[in-house]
Amino acid sequence: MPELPEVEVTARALRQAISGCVFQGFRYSGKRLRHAFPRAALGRLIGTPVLSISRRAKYVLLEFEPGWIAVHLGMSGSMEQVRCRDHALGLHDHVMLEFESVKGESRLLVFNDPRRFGSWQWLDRRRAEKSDLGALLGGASSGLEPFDSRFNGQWMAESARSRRVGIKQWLMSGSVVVGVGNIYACESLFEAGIHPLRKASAISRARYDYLANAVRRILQAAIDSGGSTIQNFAGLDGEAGRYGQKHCVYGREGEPCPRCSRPIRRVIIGQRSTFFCHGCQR
DNA sequence: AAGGTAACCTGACTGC
DNA sequence: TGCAGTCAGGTTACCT
Repeated sequence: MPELPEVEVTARALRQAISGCVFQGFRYSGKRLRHAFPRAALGRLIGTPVLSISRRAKYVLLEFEPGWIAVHLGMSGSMEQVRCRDHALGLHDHVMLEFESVKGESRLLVFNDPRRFGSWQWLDRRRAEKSDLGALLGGASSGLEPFDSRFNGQWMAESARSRRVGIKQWLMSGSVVVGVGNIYACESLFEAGIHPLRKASAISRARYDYLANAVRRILQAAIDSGGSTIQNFAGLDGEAGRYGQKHCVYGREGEPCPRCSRPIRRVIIGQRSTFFCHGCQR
């Protein structure tokens, strides 16, 4: 479910819900997520306020004085706000956080993740500020944020020198731009008219200008409509995203290309389904 | 160093 | 009805 737009939508909703609230405690299902759950670090945060909520790549960062909780939604994670403190944790509910607002109201968040590819990590401020915050997030470090003004055709063209890998895999690798997953890689390449298997180094500066803009435009449109809704993405309020209706190629194998009407093809690239138009994308 | 592959998990869906 | 097979938004350890 979650690519950058879904993570951004989640971060904004969390900002609405718990900005300035004081952390009161948590419950954890005990089931293994991608990384060991940082119980001890969260325990030390009880009684302290959330300073900010932000997003870096596909991580939501909850900032406290001693550092950040970095939440990754993986393939199937989502956050939901619930009303009742005694809310029974469902089969795939793994974390519940409790906050208190300035007015003394209780705010409860539940992290649900059936496939458990998601993760909760603790980033200590002292260690994080020595290096780059991004470096602690592993692969999310080297690429630029898509809405960073430095992310443009020039950056892409320069980074692509001597890259023999296909453009789609390169886009998704996080080494040039972060947050572009399978759906938005397919959609951006369709928009830019570039074949997903074209070598990154064999794309002109002019086409990279176009691609960088396409990536930004598509991600922004998805954020504006509340996130993609591939199977079950929902905001904190359970409201489903609507972007799925606008996919031009993703999930549309055999359907006519919206531009030239030739059937959309599906191939596997790097173990991921890739949708494209053989007529429009070169 | 770059590039490819398998692995981590569960649920939904398809076809026999 | 049931069971096997396939596929799904992401990352990362480990090969070559």
